[in-house]
Amino acid sequence: MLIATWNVNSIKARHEHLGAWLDRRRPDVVCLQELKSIEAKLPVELFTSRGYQLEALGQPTYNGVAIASLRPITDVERGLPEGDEGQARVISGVIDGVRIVCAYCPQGSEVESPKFAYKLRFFDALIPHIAARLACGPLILAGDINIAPLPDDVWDDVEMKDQVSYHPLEHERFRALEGLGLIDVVKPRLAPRTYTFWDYRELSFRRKRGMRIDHLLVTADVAARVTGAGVDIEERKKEKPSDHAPVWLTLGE
DNA sequence: ATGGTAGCACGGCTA
Repeated sequence: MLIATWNVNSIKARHEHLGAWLDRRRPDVVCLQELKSIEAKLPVELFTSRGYQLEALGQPTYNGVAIASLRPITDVERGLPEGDEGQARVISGVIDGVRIVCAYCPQGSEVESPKFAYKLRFFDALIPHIAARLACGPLILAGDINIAPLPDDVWDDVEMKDQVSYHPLEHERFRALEGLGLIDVVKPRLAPRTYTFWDYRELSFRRKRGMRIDHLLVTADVAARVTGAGVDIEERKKEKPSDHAPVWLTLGE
């Protein structure tokens, strides 16, 4: 069973790449972020024609999240009412007995900005939201978490010190998620300095200036079933790519 | 060069 997460940076702009990737990888589940679309304008046939059930939470212009699955999705929950402040950033559903939470966490702009305070508030709501659902069974938190947890998850940890996405207050929130029992099963399966995001600016991809901010965090019962994980970096090499690459794991039964 | 690129939507915001 292949489960992936991908910040597509506009589902309409990525229609062609996403379709080709679905055909090539045939994920059982993919969590998508930054749809940048209202639900009425989503390209639903992109998924249904391939046999996927699509559950989405849209918003005009910004944000937007979705889960597409070959297997039935039940118990869908939309939004993070305690902390998303009206932005479409969280959707979750149960697939094969596992609650999969798809999240697009705020980017945070700059540390001094109001958006950084919002980012921290969002995590302070997300953490108890996840904790409450952990009591109900196995769980996967998948998405653009917008935090690089470890020194080699950024291209230069000295330059990034105290910067957004690599700030101690964000690391504190990431550790809190791990403290709930969520395990980063992807990191130990990657070559050092494998990233998931490269800014469009400053030739970041060519210069290997990326960050690992897209994550799949899983409970111990799920971690015991993980047989592989990786990042589809080739997606970032295409013409008009998303600035993020898909991250995936495979599960045995 | 307080820049650079991309997407939405058509000016400015977000990332």
